[in-house]
Amino acid sequence: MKQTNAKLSSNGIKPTYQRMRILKFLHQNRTHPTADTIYRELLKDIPTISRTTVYNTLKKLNDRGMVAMLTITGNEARFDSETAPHHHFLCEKCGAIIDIDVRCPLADKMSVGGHTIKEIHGYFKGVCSRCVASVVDAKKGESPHEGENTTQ
Amino acid sequence: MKQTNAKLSSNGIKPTYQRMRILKFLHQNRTHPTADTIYRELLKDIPTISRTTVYNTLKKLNDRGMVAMLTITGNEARFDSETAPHHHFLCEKCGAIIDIDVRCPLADKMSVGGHTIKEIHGYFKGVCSRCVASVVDAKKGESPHEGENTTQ
DNA sequence: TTTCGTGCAAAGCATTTGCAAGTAG
DNA sequence: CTACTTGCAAATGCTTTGCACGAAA
Repeated sequence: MKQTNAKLSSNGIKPTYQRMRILKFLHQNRTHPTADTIYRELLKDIPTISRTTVYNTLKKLNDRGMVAMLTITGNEARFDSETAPHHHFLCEKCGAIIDIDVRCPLADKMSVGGHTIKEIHGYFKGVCSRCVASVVDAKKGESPHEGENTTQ
Repeated sequence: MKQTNAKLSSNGIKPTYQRMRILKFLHQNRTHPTADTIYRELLKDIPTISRTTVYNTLKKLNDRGMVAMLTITGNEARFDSETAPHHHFLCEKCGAIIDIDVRCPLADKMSVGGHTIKEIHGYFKGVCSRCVASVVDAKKGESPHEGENTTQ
């Protein structure tokens, strides 16, 4: 918990217990969880935590650039504590968001068409390797690679 | 209206008046409007049109691949009738979404990390040329390049 | 005391759904 | 007749806000 504490402090955020747990959860769960998933998971350990605190904290972390907010699914925000620039892969079958380490050459541009670039965002959409492998199972009416982490 | 009619028919969508007007609106307004913007604009001409019909139509057009749904702002879907692959630029000042014709070399990949790619999405975020030019005005407390089309 | 964080409840907003009435073939 | 479309109203789901209580400095 030391590292988490230090990260918060050095970014001007008072390291409360809830905040440390939220940031720690993101560091440990690289599945790009939603605010609600974080809330429900932490609720198991911290019975008094509220959605408000989770949303407040994520907003604050996002404002300081400590987490990225992904809006690629359209109906919910997903959070990513990896701050180094990278891209994502969204599986249209199971909903999983996977980090992709390929780097787009365009990412080095400072401007395009006269517009000043500050960030570049990109993601691929398709079928992840696990879903491709479980096509046979899926045809049997089973849910995609059950028991494994996906959208969570 | 002939072209719009034909486009709908050839995609297996019954060309009702509302649907033609919605698709036509998207062809004529390349500002990536929201569903609600489309609704409010068409309401001026078609006093009986409903949001439901706009949403239904956009969903149907999206299903057939006739329009793209952009979720880059996070709190609302924006629609684009340009079906050729291209990227976008989101201005963090005025909210405008601008088509970008640069093509990422990664767009040719069929797979990445074992995952099958079906679509590639990318956008730049920063300050558009008009907002950069109107920084002085903005400091005077004025809204970004007023009178021009932006988020609409 | 003053400021900040927490969490409950309510509100807000984009979108979806249920359903009754209308339209086309 | 039969299938599809429209649009109102209500519901849904994610997120934000108002507010009172509590903790920290």
